[in-house]
Amino acid sequence: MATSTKKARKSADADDMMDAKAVNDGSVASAADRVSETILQGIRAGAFVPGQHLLEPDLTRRLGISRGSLREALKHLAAAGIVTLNRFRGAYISTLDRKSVLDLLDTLEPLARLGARLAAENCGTDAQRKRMQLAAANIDAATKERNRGLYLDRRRQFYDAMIDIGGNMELARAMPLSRTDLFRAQVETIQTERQRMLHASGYAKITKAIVENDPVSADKAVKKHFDGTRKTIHELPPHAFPSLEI
Amino acid sequence: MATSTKKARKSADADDMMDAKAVNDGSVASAADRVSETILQGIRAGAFVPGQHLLEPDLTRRLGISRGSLREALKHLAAAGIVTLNRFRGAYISTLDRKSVLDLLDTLEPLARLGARLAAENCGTDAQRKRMQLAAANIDAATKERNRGLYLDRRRQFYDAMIDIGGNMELARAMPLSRTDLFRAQVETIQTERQRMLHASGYAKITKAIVENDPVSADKAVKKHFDGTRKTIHELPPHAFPSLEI
DNA sequence: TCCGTCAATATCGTCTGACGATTTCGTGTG
DNA sequence: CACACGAAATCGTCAGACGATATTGACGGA
Repeated sequence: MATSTKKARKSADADDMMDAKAVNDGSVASAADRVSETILQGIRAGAFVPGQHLLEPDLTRRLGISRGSLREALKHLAAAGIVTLNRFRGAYISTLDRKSVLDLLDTLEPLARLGARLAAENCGTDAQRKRMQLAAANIDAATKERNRGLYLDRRRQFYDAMIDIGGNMELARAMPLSRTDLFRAQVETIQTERQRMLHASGYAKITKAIVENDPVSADKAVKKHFDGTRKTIHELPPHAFPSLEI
Repeated sequence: MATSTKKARKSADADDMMDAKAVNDGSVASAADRVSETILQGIRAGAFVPGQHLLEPDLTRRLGISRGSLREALKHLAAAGIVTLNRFRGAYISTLDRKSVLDLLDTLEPLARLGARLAAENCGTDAQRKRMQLAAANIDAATKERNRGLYLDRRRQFYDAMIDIGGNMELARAMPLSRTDLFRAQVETIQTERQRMLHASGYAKITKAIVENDPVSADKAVKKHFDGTRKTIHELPPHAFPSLEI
């Protein structure tokens, strides 16, 4: 819904939001990429909720793109596990049960620890230190503001900064951050205030270790962060993980 | 009462729904998926080499599908880092330089170690043990046969078995196995016989630890395996990593 | 009344054809 | 021989169409 749909066809594409992730030769994002980003953003902001049914005709109208481009985007998101496609029945925002979330954490943790170690080894310039500290401060601010969409955006930016500084671009490809956004969106609304604040404080510790060029501490800080998240997941009530009865 | 009866009817149909869903889940792959698999298989077999130019008209003719479906597949492969798309200039099979390969190994290693640990913890039935041992034996046979395509296929099957037994499906999503196929295809032709045999022997050690339910040894075996691969990469001559053409 | 059968509808997967935008390259001209 | 210009090649996107399948609601019989 974020699109005010001034649009019509052949928009000027002056939409230069400087998507830094583009490893492409500076070309504009494709229509499918814009749709993917819009949907991911919608998930972070709560406009799309897990389990929601996505209709192609509806989305093509609302996003002002053709069915082909939309299908490319949905296919991409399905490959990343963000939506699930059912033949003849449409696309749904994926829902994660408790086991999937814990599995996801087990998978993400070693990658995050590697990313933190590399960032700690590689954080040499003032600009890099500044960037990490700003990212951490931004997360903190969003948490205090209780703005979920903003928090999830800035959490993403934090990881992006960490990976960027670490200098291992394969990590960016492998880390299932979008899928994590999905699970964060699911639990963010029902975890307790204490859990939320505790979680947010973890980023500050990781940042401290990174800017001090202490890979061992950075690794440990990430481990603690994930241990805390696992504890939170175990404490959540069953209704946090909707079982889909299509 | 009315609502109650309605729900009852739905419940009664639950069995049928499950059945239908199960059947549906095993449905045919989409055209785009078939194309992706064909291209990946072609890379493993050597029919497509890194740096090769992929023309849409040519591929649509050879694969017998429409441009739309082909583009879906190429987009998918591009997201996985298998091909790179250049606006107005076509798609190319990606090439990996030495740093990218080492970064890829750094990223894959912790995931492979996690997968091996989980498999070792979870390998409880004879069928599972048999599957792992068969996968390892198959790799060995393909190595001795010097059949590169077969070796890469079976290497993939080995990882699939390990992940399957481990029971963490998020791992399957996150592990950049296809991208590793790419790098394997690049180096497989020029590494020495000793390197090749040494590498193949690693799978046997990993398998042994897994079937003996020894997660610590499994983790160590994977680590050694990756250390060996890194050594091989460092020993390779520069021409193994083509600098970007054009 | 309740249940099974059957047609209408909704939705997806795929194909074909078209148009504009941009790069690449061959050819003609000075 | 250098340079400019136009044709060809190629990609990104769109619109419309067709068949296949699931869902749904109506109809008739026990």
